Amino acid sequence: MAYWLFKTEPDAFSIDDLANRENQTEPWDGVRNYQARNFLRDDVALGDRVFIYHSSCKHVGIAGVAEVVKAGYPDATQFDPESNYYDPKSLPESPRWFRVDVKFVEKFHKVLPLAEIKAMPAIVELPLVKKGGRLSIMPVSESEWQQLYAAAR
DNA sequence: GCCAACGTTGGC
DNA sequence: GCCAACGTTGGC
Repeated sequence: MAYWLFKTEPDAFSIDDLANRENQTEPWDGVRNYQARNFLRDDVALGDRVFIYHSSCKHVGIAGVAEVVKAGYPDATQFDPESNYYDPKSLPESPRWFRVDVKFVEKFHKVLPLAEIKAMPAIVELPLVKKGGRLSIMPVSESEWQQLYAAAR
């Protein structure tokens, strides 16, 4: 089992929205970055655990945990002209963008703030805290996961 | 709202 | 294939 961190803007989709889906699965779609796409297509696997990170909001940080319930498959929004994520250059026979399905596992009582994550000596390799830090889907090592999880609870 | 970082586009 | 222009991300 591997570990990941997915970013989301809570104004659009938050950990609470995910929690409100009860036991339903949720497609994690709209990812339009090639590096993130490669992770979704090739590496994110059934049963993997995912930190849900809230970005571009008042309390940026890790808000909870989700579980991957379906591995990478083509993101249908790329073929939908009505969608904000429509990509006219992507063809159904060779889809450019992928998504996975997740389900809610846990919401932390308090968001683990980015500032605290940056202050943790063990968290220096995570793309989130490296310069730029714009990657929206990133791998988390087991030791990073354990330290972040412990700090969040 | 500002602005730095950085990915993408497109002319050549 | 280079690289300047442009658009987007995302913390602050």
